[in-house]
Amino acid sequence: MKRNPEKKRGYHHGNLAESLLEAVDELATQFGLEAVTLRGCAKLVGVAPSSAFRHYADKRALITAFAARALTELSDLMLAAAERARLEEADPFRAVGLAYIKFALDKPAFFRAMWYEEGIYSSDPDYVAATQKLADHLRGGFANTLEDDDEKSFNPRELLAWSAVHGLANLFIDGPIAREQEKAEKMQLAADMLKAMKPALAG
Amino acid sequence: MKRNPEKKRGYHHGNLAESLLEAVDELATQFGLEAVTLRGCAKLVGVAPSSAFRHYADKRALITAFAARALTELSDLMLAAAERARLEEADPFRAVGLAYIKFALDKPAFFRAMWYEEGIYSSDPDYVAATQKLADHLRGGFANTLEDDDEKSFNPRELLAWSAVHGLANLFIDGPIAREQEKAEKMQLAADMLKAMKPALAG
DNA sequence: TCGCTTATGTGAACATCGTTCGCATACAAT
DNA sequence: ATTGTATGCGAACGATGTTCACATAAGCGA
Repeated sequence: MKRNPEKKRGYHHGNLAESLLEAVDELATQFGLEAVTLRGCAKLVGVAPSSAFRHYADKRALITAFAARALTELSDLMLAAAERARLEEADPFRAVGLAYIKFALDKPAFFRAMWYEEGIYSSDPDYVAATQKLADHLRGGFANTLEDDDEKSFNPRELLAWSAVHGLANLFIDGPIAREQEKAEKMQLAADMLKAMKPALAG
Repeated sequence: MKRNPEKKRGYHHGNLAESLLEAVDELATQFGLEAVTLRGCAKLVGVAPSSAFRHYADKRALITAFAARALTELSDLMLAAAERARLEEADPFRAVGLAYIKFALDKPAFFRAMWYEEGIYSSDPDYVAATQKLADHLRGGFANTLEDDDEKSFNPRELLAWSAVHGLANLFIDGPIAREQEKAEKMQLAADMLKAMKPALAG
């Protein structure tokens, strides 16, 4: 808990890189990703704006790190959902898909940052690794029910599964679908859509 | 063709609101949506930065107008694709879906602007009307093959169709899917995905 | 403990951005 | 021609990302 400006114990902060990421989290969650500002993060942490550049090449690099973190967070959630579904002998495909969409609804700023091509360094090694891990989970989680002929690339059914889930998540947070509805209703719509997809996923 | 600074004939521009939209188009196409700047648009048009505010309340309003225009452009393309498919007795669903994805690949900045929730006034009447028209076309184009029980809202199959197409478009331009591949290969992937969806769309 | 090196934070500056405001200019209607 | 309204201008303001010379702390071998 080093974020509080008062709690700074002296000239050096100790863990500024990490604290700045938490600041991005807080500001993005509260005011949206576009409202995140380097100076704002610095002030929140209790540090001079210029200090951030000791840890990140520029603002874009900071956002990139934030995006990578969001990606791994989602990966973990999906993994957990898949395991839970297996234990409960529920449908893992449905569980993973719903976890994906629930993440977008719960943390839209995280979700937007994850795919914010124009605002991040999308070829940053850490970021690429995180997307790779996510893609693996998706191939794994979705290909559980389906069989996978090709290990490396997505086959049409896997692509359909990811696209549909990804698309609905985007339509929910940035599109005109179910704008006024509660989160629970949106999740119901998502579940219905996933069910409707089933005939296309069977071999 | 009033965009050229030299071609200004005097103090008044004549059609600044329109010219500014074209400037957004040009800058967004060339340097990306994030690089669009009010001052940049003004300079491109050959006008003082402050002049823009006679026609748009602020930058966000300008981008909103641009997004609405992009939406209608896509609507028109989809309509044309559907009609062409009907004439050629081809699959209208496939035609509309491919047109959607092709638009995103051809004009990524337009596509991003269309759904740029944090950067536009998403409850602007013109913008809302444009999304409504697009949604209608989608319900229409997609529900051709499918029957539609409810006129107002999307049923699970329609939702699946739009989500899959929208999701793949997003994954193509902002995600890790087929990053290095040519546009033609992406379109092939899209066609394969659409075909894979078919079993889920039949009654 | 001392002194040296390296890592980290600071403060003042700069260019650029969106935006505002009083003023200048053109057009339209009487 | 006069008047009113729409439109464009220029100078200013605060905020932002970024840089750079400098200040301070931490790490470490002596």
